Amino acid sequence: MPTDKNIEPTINDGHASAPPRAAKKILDVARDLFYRQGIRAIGVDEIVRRAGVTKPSLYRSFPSKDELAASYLRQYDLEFWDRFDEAVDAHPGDPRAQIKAFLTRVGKRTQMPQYRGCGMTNAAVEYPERGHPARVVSEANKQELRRRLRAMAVAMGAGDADTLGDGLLLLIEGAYISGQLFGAGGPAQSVATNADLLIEASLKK
Amino acid sequence: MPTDKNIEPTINDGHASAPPRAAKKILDVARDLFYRQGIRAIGVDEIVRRAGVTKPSLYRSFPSKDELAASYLRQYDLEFWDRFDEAVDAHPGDPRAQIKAFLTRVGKRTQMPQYRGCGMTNAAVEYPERGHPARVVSEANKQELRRRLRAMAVAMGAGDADTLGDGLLLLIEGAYISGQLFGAGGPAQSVATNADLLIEASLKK
DNA sequence: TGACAATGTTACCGATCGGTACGTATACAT
DNA sequence: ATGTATACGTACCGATCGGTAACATTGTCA
Repeated sequence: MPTDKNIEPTINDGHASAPPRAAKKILDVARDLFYRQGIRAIGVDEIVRRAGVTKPSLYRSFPSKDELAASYLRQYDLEFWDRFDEAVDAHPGDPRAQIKAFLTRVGKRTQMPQYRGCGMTNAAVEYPERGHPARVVSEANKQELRRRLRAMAVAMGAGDADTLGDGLLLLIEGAYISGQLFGAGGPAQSVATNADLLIEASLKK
Repeated sequence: MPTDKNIEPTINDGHASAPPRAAKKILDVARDLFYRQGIRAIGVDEIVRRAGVTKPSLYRSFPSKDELAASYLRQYDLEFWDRFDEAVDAHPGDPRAQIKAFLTRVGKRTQMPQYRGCGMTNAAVEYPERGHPARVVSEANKQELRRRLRAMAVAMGAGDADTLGDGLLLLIEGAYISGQLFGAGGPAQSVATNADLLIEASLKK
């Protein structure tokens, strides 16, 4: 008889239905572990153990570990665009200020004690194989980010908008990686400053 | 009786000695597989199989898989600085040209069909745990790269040399990641152009 | 209350993980 | 020829990998 009963203070909101309770716990735990330790580093056994469920519960909600990883990344994708659009919406019609706002926040996030980089980028590094479910989500996210950055570069009136958009993407990816490589005090703290310098230089052409 | 005898056309150079022959084959194979597929993705069994040796041979030359990975990265480190210094030596006393030369080559490398990013960066992503043998080598390499880039920024006479040096590092890391994320035609192809723009902007301050 | 579907659990699968105990083959000096 | 050291191979270890079959429990409706 297990001593830890399933407390969980009525996550069952008002109305009935409410799909799998276990699925949410699993995804929550997986998201945390996958992000902090890496997807390959975490086994399904540890996920279900920390989630307080068992393995078949996982495999009824997710067809495989790879698909669970993809689900984690799809959620990451939503949260990413929330953060991105938040910076965009804060400065309507001013793409340069939008970039600056977004990158200022990125710069701060990368300095936080247990920052572990971009979940998308990390997943692509862990799964170089084309077509892997996790990688597919990651690549789609990056393609869209590139598209939007280039569009913003156009809106800024850059001479070579594609180059500027790509340059911003390089700085952003560099910040993600440097954040987890150097920790606080690393190069990522200057990402907003460098981006603005690059924008300035690109507009004068 | 195995049919494949140990041919190996006299890798035994002139003088005697020549420590374990197996160790070299193992490291060669490990380097290729670790780089292309990732360290966690490759098991020691596959390494010894492709190297045509057996597991005890691996563990007589390397204390553990983690240390084998560290050895792979130490070799990667040497080759990296060879490439870096090659660009530096090609333009004595002209740090801006040195950077441009190095990044032009990086930009080209990232466009190659089976480019898989920087082995150092990838290893750090795969092993976020502090103190892991592979991560130790990776972090040391990045710290040194940062130091040299900042020194070059000073030599260029940048107003804020540390910021420029870090900005260049961000672009470089971004190129490594983008190269494997987007493949040919990705943002990494513009790394040299963007770096020069950033340098230009940083010198005018 | 009874039926049904959704969710939970126990116990297990073959494959592979990193790593090792122990015997064998080969090279060289005497 | 024979001793000795060193490099290599056979066979195996327990643990963990991702995944599943069969069964028990629960909640929700009529």
